[in-house]
Amino acid sequence: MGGDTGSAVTMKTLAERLGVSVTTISNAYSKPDRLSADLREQILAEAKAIGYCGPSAAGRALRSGRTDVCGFLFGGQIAEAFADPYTVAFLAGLSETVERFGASVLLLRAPADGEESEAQLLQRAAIDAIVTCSASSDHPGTEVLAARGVRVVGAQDSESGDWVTINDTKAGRLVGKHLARLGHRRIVVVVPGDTPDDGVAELPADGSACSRFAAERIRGLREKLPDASFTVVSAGWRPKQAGRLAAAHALDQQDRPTAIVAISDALALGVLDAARERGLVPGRDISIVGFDDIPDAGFVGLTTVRQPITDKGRLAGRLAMDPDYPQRRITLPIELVVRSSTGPAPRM
Amino acid sequence: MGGDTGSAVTMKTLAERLGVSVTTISNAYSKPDRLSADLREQILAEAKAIGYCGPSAAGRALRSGRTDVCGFLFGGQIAEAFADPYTVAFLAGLSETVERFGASVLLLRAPADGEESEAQLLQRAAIDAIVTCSASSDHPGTEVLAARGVRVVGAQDSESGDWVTINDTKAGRLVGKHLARLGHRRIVVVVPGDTPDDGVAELPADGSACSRFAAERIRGLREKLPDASFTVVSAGWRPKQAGRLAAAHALDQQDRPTAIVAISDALALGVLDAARERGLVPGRDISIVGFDDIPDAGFVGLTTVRQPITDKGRLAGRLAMDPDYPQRRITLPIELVVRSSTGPAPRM
DNA sequence: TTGTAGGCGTTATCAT
DNA sequence: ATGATAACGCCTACAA
Repeated sequence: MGGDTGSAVTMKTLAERLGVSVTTISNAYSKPDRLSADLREQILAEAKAIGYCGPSAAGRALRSGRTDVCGFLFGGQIAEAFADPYTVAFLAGLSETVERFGASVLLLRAPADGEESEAQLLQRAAIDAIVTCSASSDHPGTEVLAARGVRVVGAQDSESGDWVTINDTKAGRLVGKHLARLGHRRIVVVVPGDTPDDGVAELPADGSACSRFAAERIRGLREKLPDASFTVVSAGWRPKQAGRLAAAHALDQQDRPTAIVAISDALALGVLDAARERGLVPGRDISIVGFDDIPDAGFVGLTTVRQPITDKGRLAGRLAMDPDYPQRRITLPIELVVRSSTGPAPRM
Repeated sequence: MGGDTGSAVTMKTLAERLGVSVTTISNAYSKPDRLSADLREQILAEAKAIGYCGPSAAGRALRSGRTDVCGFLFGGQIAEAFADPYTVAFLAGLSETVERFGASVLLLRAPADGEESEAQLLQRAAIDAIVTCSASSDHPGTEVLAARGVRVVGAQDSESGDWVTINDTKAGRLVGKHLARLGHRRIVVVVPGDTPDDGVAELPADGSACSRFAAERIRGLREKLPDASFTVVSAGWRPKQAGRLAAAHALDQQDRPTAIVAISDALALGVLDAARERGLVPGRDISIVGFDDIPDAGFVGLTTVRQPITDKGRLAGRLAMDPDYPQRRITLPIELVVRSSTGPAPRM
C-alpha cells in the first residue's frame, strides 16, 4: 500500500523472472493454444504473484489497432439522455452485447456546433466503433471518425454506413390511422426541443424544425389524418418535464385538442401528468399517444407504438463489434399497442 | 467515402509534408507555446487538409501513461443502474467534471464473483481513474486497479483511498428521530437485494445482509427507534418494481406496518405506488420515507433525506481527474426534508 | 513449442 | 524556436 511506482511490471519483467520470452507471455494471454497448459498456468500464477494484471491496454491498442471500446454518442446533456427510459433500454442492450465481445462502452456527448474542445474529445477518442442514438444520428463528427477507420453504427437509415432503425413514417401512420378511426381532428404533437423564454415553443406543423425521426413520425401521422389540424410544440429536453409543460400549454388553450401525440413515451408520461392534474381522464376526455413502448407505458396504460428497444441496442452492438456480421442495415418491426389512454374523440 | 486504409496519416506524414520534425507537430497539439503561432496555424491547416485529426489516443496513452478516460464502476445490470435516478444524477455530475478535464467516462460493470472474463475487462481497462458508486464501493477489483496506479475514488469512507460520501448513519438517525416523534413503532425497511423464488425476501433486521450504506442507514434508524419492531425486506434490484413488490408484501400482512422506510427514493416511489393501489393515503394511513431526494421525490411529496447527489458526482470527478486537489476525503452535508408522505402513526 | 527483431504513434529529454 | 533520438508495452511475423 502507499503510492508505489505503479505499473513498472510488464511482460518483460514476467519473462525474465520465469526465464521465458515475452512472446510466450503474450501468448499465454492472447493465444492460449500456442503454449503448453502447464507453462501457461505457471505464467498466470507468477503474474498474480508479482501483481501483473494482463497486457496493458495502451500497448495492445497501439500495436493491434484495437481498443476494445465502443463509443456511445448521445445528444443533449447526460442527465437528459439518461432520464429517458428509451436511451437506458437501448444502452442496456448495447452494453450487454459489447461486453460479450470483451469490450466496454465509452460515453461520448455529441458536441453542439462551436464546442471545439468537446469536438476534439470525440475525434480523438480511443474507440473501435461508435453507436449513435436517434437524437444524435446525423452528427457531423461521425464522418471524421468513419474516415479514421472507426465503425459507425447509426440509429437512422442513411445512404452510407451501417444502421439499425425502425420505419418512423410507418410508426406515425399507425398512430394516425388509430386516431382517425377514433374521430380525432384537433391534434397537438409534442416533441423535444429548445425552449425560448416562456418555456413552450410552437414549431412548424410539418415537423421541419424537428430532428429527422420526429419529422418522419409527424409525416406519417399527417398522412393518415389529412383533414385534421396540427400544432407542434416543444418545451425542453428533459422528457417528463417537457411533456408536462407542453401539454399544460395545449390543454389550457380555448380550443383544447382532442388528442395529444407525444413523439416519445417519455414525453407522454409528462403529458399524462398534465392531463390528470386538470382532472381529465385519458382515453375519455383526451387521447394521449406515445412512441417506443418503454416499460412504464404498460404500467400507466399508454397507447403507443412498440419497438424492440433493447434488441435494437443489442443489434447496434453487434454491428459495432463484429465487422463480419452479414446484415449491416436493419429495420426492426413495430406494432401499435392500444391501451386505455386513447378513445373516441369527445364532442365539444 | 469508401473504406480507405484509414489512419495511415500520422504525425510523421504531416511532418514530412511540411518539412518540419514530428516533435514540432506534437508540440503544435500538446504545447502550443513551444512554437510560433504562424507555424502552428500552418500545421493545423495542413492537418485539416489531409485529414489528420490529432494525436492518436493509443500512441499518447502508451507514451504518456494517460488515457483521458475515467471509469465509472456500477453494480448490478446496466438497466437497473440507470433506472435509478440517483445513479443518473451522480453520473451527470461526474461526467460534467470529467469532460471539463478533457476526458470521457467509461462504463464498467462490477463483475460478480466468478465472472472471470468480465473481471479481466475491469482490470485491463485503459483508465486513469475509476469512480465507484455506492452499490459497488467495496469491490475487490478496485484494489488491483489501485496497485496498477489507477486513482480510485470511492463513494464510501474507508481506511485507504479517496472518497466522497455522506454520513449514512446520521441519515438513518434523521429518519429515525422523525418517525419516533410521530409515534411509529412498527416499521418495514425496504432494501435492494437478490430475490429467491416468490419475489420477496426477508433479511436480518440488523441490516447485516445489506450493502454497507444500507446497513448504516438502518443502524442510525434503529438507534433512534429503540423499542420499535423492524422488518427488512428486499424484492430485487430494479428499484421501482422492487419497492412496489416489497411494499405490497408488507401491506398485505395481518399486522401492517405504520411506516415504510425505503433505503432509496427510487425504491420509495414503488412503495408509494403499492400504497396507493391499496387505497392508502401516504402521510395519513401509512408513512413512507426515502433517502437521497431525487427530483421526483419533491413531485410526489416524499419525505426524504436530501443529499447533494450531482455535487457528489462532480466532486468524485474532481478527485478522479485532479490528483492535486487538496481535500481527498469528503463528507457532504445531508438534511431531512419533510413532505406529505409522513404523518402521525395511525391508531390501529 | 518457444525465441528474436522490429515497429505501431507518440512524447520526454536533450541537443541545437 | 526547432530537431534528433530513445523509449513506452505490446504483437506479428519469422526463425529455431
